[in-house]
Amino acid sequence: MERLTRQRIAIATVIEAARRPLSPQEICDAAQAHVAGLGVATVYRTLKAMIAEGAVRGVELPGEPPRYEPTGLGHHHHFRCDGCARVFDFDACPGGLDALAPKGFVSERHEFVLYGKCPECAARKRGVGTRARR
Amino acid sequence: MERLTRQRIAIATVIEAARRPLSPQEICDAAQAHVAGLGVATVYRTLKAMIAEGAVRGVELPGEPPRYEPTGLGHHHHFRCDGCARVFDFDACPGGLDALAPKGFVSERHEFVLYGKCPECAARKRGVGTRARR
DNA sequence: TTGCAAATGAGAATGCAGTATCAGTAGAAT
DNA sequence: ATTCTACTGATACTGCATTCTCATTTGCAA
Repeated sequence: MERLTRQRIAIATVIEAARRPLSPQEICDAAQAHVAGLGVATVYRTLKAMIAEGAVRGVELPGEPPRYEPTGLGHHHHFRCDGCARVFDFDACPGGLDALAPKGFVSERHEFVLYGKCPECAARKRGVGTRARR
Repeated sequence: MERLTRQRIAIATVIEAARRPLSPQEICDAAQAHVAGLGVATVYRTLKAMIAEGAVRGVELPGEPPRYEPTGLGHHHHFRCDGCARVFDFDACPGGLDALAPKGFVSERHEFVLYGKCPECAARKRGVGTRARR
């Protein structure tokens, strides 16, 4: 990342502005609003550089490719919406999780993911569609 | 799964006997002790059938392909060893995790994974992992 | 036994996320 | 403005986990 290009500004802006981890494809789509024609290869290249710099980190969820978010957000966990597949941050974390490891196991860190419906999808499920409930 | 073959018995036995979720490759390796030459294609085919029957379920961990374990083990979580990459079950689960979701979010389930060293690898300290992969 | 469809094993094929290639583009130092 | 060269976009390619193909084997019912 030696030169400051429109593409890199767009990508950094998108990641910073999102309040949630974004997939490379989400980043690409959003960045194209700033720079038309921006390609995925550039997104991957730039992500790699930003991770090496320590500005961005990958967020792995079970069964899907990584998403990316700015570093320095503090300890938090993620909520994945079953409706729209978007992932959101939340700060709550019950303490003492690492102490749950069985005897003999040494736990150093933990991942914790909630699954369900985000506010939008929770509302949409009830309000839209042909299945009027009675 | 209409016919009871040596291969299928071997695979079912291996999954049942393990106290932890196994990757398809681990299952294949272990089953070959029962039936020499058993191939991965058979493992995948049999897993698919066993999942359809409800006898086995997939366990997804962040950033890696699924492992498989018998159904009916009750609610539990997983510990992944950084040393040997094996995954173990443990029953402990702090209650109320789903209540940690931010306002407006509806949490229906959660995944929770501990990372660290299993007893063997903790004892081996800095030794190189000699265990089977995954 | 026999017969036959289900099951198997080996390897080719697929799907997909991510990476490399390369000719053309465009920062930025001069 | 010129020049150098890092950067870009399109696309081919890689690596992998998983699935398909097909000739052969094998449960198992008759």
